Amino acid sequence: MPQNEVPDIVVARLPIYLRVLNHLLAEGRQITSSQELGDRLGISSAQIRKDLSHFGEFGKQGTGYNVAYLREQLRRILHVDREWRMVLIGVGDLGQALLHYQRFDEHGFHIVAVFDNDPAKIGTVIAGHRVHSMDELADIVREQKVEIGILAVPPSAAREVAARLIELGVKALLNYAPITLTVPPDVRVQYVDPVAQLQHMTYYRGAEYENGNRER
Amino acid sequence: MPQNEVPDIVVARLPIYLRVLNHLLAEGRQITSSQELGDRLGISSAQIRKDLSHFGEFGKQGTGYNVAYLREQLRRILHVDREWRMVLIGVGDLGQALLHYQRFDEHGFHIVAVFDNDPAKIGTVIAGHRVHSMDELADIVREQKVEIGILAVPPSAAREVAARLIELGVKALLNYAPITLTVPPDVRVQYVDPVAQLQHMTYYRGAEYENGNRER
DNA sequence: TAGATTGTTAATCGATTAACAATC
DNA sequence: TAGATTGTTAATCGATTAACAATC
Repeated sequence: MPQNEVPDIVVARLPIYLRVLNHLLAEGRQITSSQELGDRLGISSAQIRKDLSHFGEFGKQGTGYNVAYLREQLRRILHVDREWRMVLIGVGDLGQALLHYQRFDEHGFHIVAVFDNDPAKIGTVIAGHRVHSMDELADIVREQKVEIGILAVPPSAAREVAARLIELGVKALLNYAPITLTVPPDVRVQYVDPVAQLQHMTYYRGAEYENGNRER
Repeated sequence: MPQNEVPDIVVARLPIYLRVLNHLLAEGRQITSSQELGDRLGISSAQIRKDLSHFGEFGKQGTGYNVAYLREQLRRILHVDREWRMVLIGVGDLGQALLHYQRFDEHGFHIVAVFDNDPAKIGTVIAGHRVHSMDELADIVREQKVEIGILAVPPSAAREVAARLIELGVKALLNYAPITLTVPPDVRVQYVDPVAQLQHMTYYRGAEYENGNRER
């Protein structure tokens, strides 16, 4: 069980493995194999075994993996066997949608306070959350022991908001603003940019338009 | 200008390059360099030059890149120099949020029709879009020449909906359902799963809780 | 025991980086 | 010309895959 410097790309796959294990558990399955997991995910069984081997030995030769056990181990490794407290900055359309997004709570990620800099919004209640002034950010982050920030602000404001959160000790940011943030090495940022994902896909399409022979 | 088999990971970076070029253009910049682009994105200048070299020669030695020109080239390469027509399947909280998401339209990605299987929603108008029955999917996809599908349905429905879209010739899917889709090789899927992204980040945090010495 | 599947090693494959000639 | 930066090559680095001994 080395656990020294696991490649980030391996870590990125663990949540996907966990998701499949949750499904298998819901289906009442007791045992699975690297082959089955790989088939469900479209990756090789070797990769799954190799990935898991960074963290320990979780299976039995000849048998495979106990679904519930492996799930618990992955939850422990990812630190999702506890609750996480988040703040949401920005309560525009996107922010409001995130307030309604049930999957956060279902997975132990709780929005404990929401903020905006629009005086017309401050003090109003949206989806059960009172909107706070940015002036209250420092106090609330400290009092509520917030560890994750969700940025749903316009791109022009994202850098400044990120800097303030980082200053307050928040070391994990889920950034919906279409902008690259420069952060210290101990701060993690994950980017959600569906437009970039669409543009990634259109690279592979559209060629048929260039020469007229569009095939369906 | 080979363009044969550009690595997918290179293609994934092009939308990010395009985003920075848009910002530079908005700032009124005429010329940039691989160094500057790399600094803004936190990647090496060598990687940017190597990535671009897959598609041609866009710069001038000693000078750098013309911002407007390189932007146009990337738009052409990614096929985002034209409009794209999309359908949205699923008009729950998430689907409604996507209907309000302005960045899609701003970048030429247009939702031309929305669908749901809930009789209570069908026929109503949400954010200016009339909600269609799934029975109308085939006709509308064909008539409107839809090429991209956005899946905002519950995980239990995602596979079936994806299969129907693929059957109708839709070869690009933006999937918000937390489930892995198995698709033919000519179909592209991009996954949006913020919970998985949060779980990716919590791997790197939380250790301080395990031994009590939480540092801020 | 025979069959199956893990964990791990070694080989392969692919991506990133460093360095520099070319050249604007 | 001198200085700067590209495009590209070669070296390095890292990830994936194949194969198989270990073992349940």
